[in-house]
Amino acid sequence: MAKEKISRAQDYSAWYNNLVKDADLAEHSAVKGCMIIKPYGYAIWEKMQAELDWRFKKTGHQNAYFPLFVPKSLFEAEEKNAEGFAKECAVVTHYRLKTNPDQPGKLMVDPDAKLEEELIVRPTSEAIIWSTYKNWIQSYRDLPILINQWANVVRWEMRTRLFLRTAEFLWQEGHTAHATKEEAIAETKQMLDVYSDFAENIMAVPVIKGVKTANERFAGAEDTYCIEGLMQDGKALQMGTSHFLGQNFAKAFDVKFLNKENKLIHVWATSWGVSTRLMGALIMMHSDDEGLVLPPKLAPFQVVIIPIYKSDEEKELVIAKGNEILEALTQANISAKFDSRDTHKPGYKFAEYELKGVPIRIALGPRDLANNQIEVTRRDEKTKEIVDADMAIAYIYQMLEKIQENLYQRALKFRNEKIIEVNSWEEFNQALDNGGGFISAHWDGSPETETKIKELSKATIRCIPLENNSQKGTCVFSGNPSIERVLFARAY
RNA sequence: CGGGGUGUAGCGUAGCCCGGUAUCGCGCCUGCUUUGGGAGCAGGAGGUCGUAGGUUCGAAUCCUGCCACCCCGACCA
Repeated sequence: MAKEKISRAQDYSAWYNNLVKDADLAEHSAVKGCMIIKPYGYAIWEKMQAELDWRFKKTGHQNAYFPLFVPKSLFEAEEKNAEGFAKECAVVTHYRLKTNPDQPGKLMVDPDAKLEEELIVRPTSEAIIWSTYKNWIQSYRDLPILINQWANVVRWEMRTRLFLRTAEFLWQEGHTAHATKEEAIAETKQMLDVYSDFAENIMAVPVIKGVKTANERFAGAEDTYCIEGLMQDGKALQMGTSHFLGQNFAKAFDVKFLNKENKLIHVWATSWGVSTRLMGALIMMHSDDEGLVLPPKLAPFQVVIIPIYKSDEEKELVIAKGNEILEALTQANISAKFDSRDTHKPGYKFAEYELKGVPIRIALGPRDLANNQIEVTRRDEKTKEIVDADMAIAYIYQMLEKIQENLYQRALKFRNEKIIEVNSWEEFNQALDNGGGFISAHWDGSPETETKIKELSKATIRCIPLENNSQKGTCVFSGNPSIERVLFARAY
């Protein structure tokens, strides 16, 4: 019997939550606000990590690891940054438990084990890293420092959503130190390009590169660059950020170096990061009512082979052929899984792998053996084709490339159709209520207007696009002069 | 922290108003039949009804306290 399904149109949130659970990606944990990433979901994350990591290495970065705990005095050194995160920090105050004299068998926090200085569980690592860089940098010869860290961070959010906002999440954070402002800005932009390349060519998710307004900027940054994606429900998702930190952290942590002219000056900094939130983007961007749809470049396995048989003789033949195809695919560098479990029926497996988003399914039964053919079904378009068994490997190789490209083109078309130019406040609200999307509108540049628009419409300025033809106009809300259009949207 | 709601088997639920020892579906186990789109039938295992107290011959049900979770706000650089 088919499982009851909730469609995207019915209830997007319920659809998303069920999908994450049913496709075996993740679930809520007993620890409030935290998430358990299950093996299948983690396999996708590992693929993302691998693709990102070699891009970081290629651009000259190295990986390192810094502590989970940040002493409060270090944390508060950069004031804006500390203020920005203060309301969502987990704090360690004690280092020991003891048995509770009033409740035998229970433990209590030992009041005698109070820390002299509280430890903040990192919501981001600028503080701990810059306090370290201080000791590493004396001369221009020590620069640049180009380091990335794969880690978990904790932000005590009030409301959580699987992958998109959880109390603890996995991410990478790059922290670099440079001798000049120009070099730091170039680094910031370079990493933004790395992110957009990854999003578009690996995740098949089109993104808009832009700069955040002062209101939306990272606390402690001079400029925050971002990539913004648009999900199927018309809401925007910030998928990565790259910050030009100026000399703010260098000054806060007193990181100076002697330049070639023998002058002692502060270094210039950047930081940049993407998180498991990208998993949320991947899920929302491509999936349909049948389940997840994975781009071949991120699928834990790209092809699944499902045997079909009745008698034992048939079983033997089909399994032998299945193993043969599996071997040939592996030889061709295509990752495949042969599901020969006899505890589940073919129909069950079909549904299961559709739910899990496996790009290509091969069904193999007596009929196929007799005709020397296989049945190939692609997940993105759900089309079935009968292919000559001898040509199958080359055919599948090409089909994987087509699927990757098709997913991107499909998403791009959807996104482009949802960029709506508006020229009045009425149009602005109409567009928001009529399916959302990116709303391209003139804005007078003032934080006050931005805040009022947010209050009235719940839409925020996602970014000022980098590729922007500076076209003059009047602000859609205040009527004041504007120098360029910016992108508004309701966002996750 | 304000406003509303819910706690019953691994998951989803009925029962509560009107008190009599817990219903159904999914999942799980066993057997037979099945296997080209989430199998059918038969049998079975599994529950301190969130928690502490009160009323009562008797409480999932009524009353009180506490706890947890969810939704709407606030919050989400």
